[in-house]
Amino acid sequence: MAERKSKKDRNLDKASWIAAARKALIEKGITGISLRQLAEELGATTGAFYWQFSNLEELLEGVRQDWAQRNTAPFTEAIEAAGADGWDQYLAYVGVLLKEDKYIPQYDNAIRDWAHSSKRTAEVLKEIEGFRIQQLHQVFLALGFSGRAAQVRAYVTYFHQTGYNAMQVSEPREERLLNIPFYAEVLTNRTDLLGLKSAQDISDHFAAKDMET
Amino acid sequence: MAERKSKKDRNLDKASWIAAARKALIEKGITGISLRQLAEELGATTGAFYWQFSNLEELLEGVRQDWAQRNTAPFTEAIEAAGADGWDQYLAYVGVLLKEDKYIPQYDNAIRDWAHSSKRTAEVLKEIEGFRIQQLHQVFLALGFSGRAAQVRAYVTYFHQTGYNAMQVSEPREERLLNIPFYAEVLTNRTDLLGLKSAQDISDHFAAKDMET
DNA sequence: TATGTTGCGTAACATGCGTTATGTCCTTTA
DNA sequence: TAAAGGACATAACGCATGTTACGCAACATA
Repeated sequence: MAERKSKKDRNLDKASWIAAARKALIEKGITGISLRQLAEELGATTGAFYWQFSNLEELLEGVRQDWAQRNTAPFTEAIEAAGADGWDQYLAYVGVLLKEDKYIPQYDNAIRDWAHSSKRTAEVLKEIEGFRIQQLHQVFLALGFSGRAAQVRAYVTYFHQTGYNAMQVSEPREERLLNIPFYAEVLTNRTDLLGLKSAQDISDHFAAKDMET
Repeated sequence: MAERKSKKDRNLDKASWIAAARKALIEKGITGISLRQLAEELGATTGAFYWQFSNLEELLEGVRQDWAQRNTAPFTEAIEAAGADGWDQYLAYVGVLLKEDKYIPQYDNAIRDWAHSSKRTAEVLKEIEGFRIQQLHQVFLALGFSGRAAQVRAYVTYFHQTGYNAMQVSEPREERLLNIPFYAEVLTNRTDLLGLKSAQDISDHFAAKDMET
């Protein structure tokens, strides 16, 4: 049923297939990545796929690298832009989690699921998570914690984030904002945010931080 | 190829299939549950399956209930046995996580993965997680926290556990034990365990608690 | 205008899946 | 000892999957 298209319309490069695969992975899990379904989504056929890729595994590896880049870079950039102060770095980290425009938590979940049935995916996941935790470790060192205390707080922070995402918590945005100061106190021992009494105040505080950079 | 067996050997009740399905789910994810593969594992065929179940969905529902029971009851029992003191309840909770003989963290992971592609599984998961968090909420209330503080600490504790499991952290048991006092301080503000300097001391402390009940 | 190559579409193959119909052995009951 | 039913095994159906072989239109080049 797929109509033949003029040259301009048929520019199915690798990125197109990876984008479609990403969408399918996030929405339906790894079993949702089926060549015929991806092809239909793109208005093409499996023949088109094998022009860009030599087999399915090559596409899947592309998806792994796509995830590693898209869901890690935002944190690295935000923390670097925050400067040398640990508290600013922590707020920058939380800011990325709150915005959810660049970092896609469901993408993390899907990759983690996939890793349970794919050795290669588990390998990539482990590498990226090691990088992320080491990154948080630096933040807590900058916050003044040392040794095992900094390490454990980096763990708790990252595990908490992972658990929050994995559980697909569906709390209203206001609730989530109101909890931020309490999370911050538990994780960093700092009470700076406890003075912010409304969700709006908290939201404004992060918006202001965003402006500074 | 499956040989016909004498009566004594062919007692494939529902529990046998559920046990095989649980193993497959934990090791290979939901796509690992295939009738032919389960049958081979049990030395049987798909014909035997349809004698016990009317269809695959009936087995899957059995697995969901198996999980809900097996991976929740140990915590409920331990916390109840710990009495009214919040600190004792927290230690009992951590004790179940540490032993890993009854509670199977990978089972939780597999169910959570599955929930992303199965509405019914997501429903069961949500119900059980609500119960678990409310259970932890009670522990933190007994520890003296109140209002949002107790709620947030219950969340952090549970999310942390979920994240730790989801990441399949592979730290040596000694490392894990040495971290316990620090986790306890972050989550409960209590420093009781920080005096325990060796992994052995910490292990002994939990063993002693176990004896009291 | 003829030719070659790019970029697909089409159709078929082998494999694995859940499910069903039917056959058959083993045990229990009369 | 004969009949009946329980507990499977066997084989086939329809469907979805990754992959391959082949065909064919659209464009670039000569």
